[in-house]
Amino acid sequence: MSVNQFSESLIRWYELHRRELPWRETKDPYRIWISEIILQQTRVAQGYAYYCRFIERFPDVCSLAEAHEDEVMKMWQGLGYYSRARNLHEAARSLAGRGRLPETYKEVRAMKGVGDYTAAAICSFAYDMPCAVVDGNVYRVLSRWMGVDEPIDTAAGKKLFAQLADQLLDRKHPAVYNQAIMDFGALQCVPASPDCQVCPLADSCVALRDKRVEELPRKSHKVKTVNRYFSYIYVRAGVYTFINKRGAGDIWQNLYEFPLIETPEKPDESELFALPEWNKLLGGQAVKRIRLVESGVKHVLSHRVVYASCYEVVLENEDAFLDGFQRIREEDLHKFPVSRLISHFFSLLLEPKIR
DNA sequence: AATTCGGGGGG
DNA sequence: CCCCCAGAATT
Repeated sequence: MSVNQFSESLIRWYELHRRELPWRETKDPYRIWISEIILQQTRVAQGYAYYCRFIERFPDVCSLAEAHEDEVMKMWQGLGYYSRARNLHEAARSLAGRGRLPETYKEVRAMKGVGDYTAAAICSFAYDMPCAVVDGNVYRVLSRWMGVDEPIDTAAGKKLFAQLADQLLDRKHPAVYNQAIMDFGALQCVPASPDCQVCPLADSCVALRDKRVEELPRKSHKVKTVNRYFSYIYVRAGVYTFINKRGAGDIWQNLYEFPLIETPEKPDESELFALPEWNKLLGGQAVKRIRLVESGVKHVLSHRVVYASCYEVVLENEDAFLDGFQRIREEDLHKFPVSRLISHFFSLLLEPKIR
């Protein structure tokens, strides 16, 4: 099968099976940029509502640039990979003078948070430039159709697949071709048990011929996870509670959380209350009562498993402050961007009262 | 070149 | 339980 036939088959398939998605109804580079950042390592079904809310609140570069970072993070809450939101905001601020996205590949690629994939997506979708996208779908489609054994997660593999993708790109219809190969990967050439009986490329697919569809694409690394043990302390003083913004160099950067004691192993209650961190946190203040909210919550991230507990501690002094923490009204907690884990504790602590 | 960044969905 | 998803930045 020729390069031309490959593209024609994909585009014909795409015309029949394509998904109608809001970011496909526009050539606005800003909207395409936002959609591509949201969709990094994220399924369409998961990102769809976030995209709609984000565009409604931040319809252009300037509205995003003018926003406070906390609000941008709040819009991203629950979506994960929060550096995407921070980088998006930083890039918008760097573009604010111009008020719109750059129009050359080099400048688009230089935007914070925009790598090879996203630059190719923006430039092909918004500007019809002949840039081939290489995402997880493309790796899968090309490795199978061509029977490529090279692992996709090495420097050599990435270079090879970038070359193959570039050779196969339909230079007359780069935008439609790129959409087509990605939708084809997402809907037809799926990771597990694809229905090759109905595949338009079945006759020319090397992996299908060699019965190696399930083996491809190949990867070389395996990820190992590390356990962490978090004990969150929901401290209440009258109508107030206390939170902190997480810093750089760890998970959940710039998201907020309750006072946290992290231990190398899972602590039981008596061990936790005997820790010097416990006394340091409460600063020796009189405690009216302590209640276990929940323990043993397992929260899985890409390289960590967090085992978390949450305690409610009510102080005698209703005007107390806690050293190193922001004191806020409990009713304002929902305004701060937080991880899913903290959001889960919110639902246990706050909803019965608010409603 | 290897690690680290979330969270959800499907087999 | 496993793997994967419209990847990028950092070390």
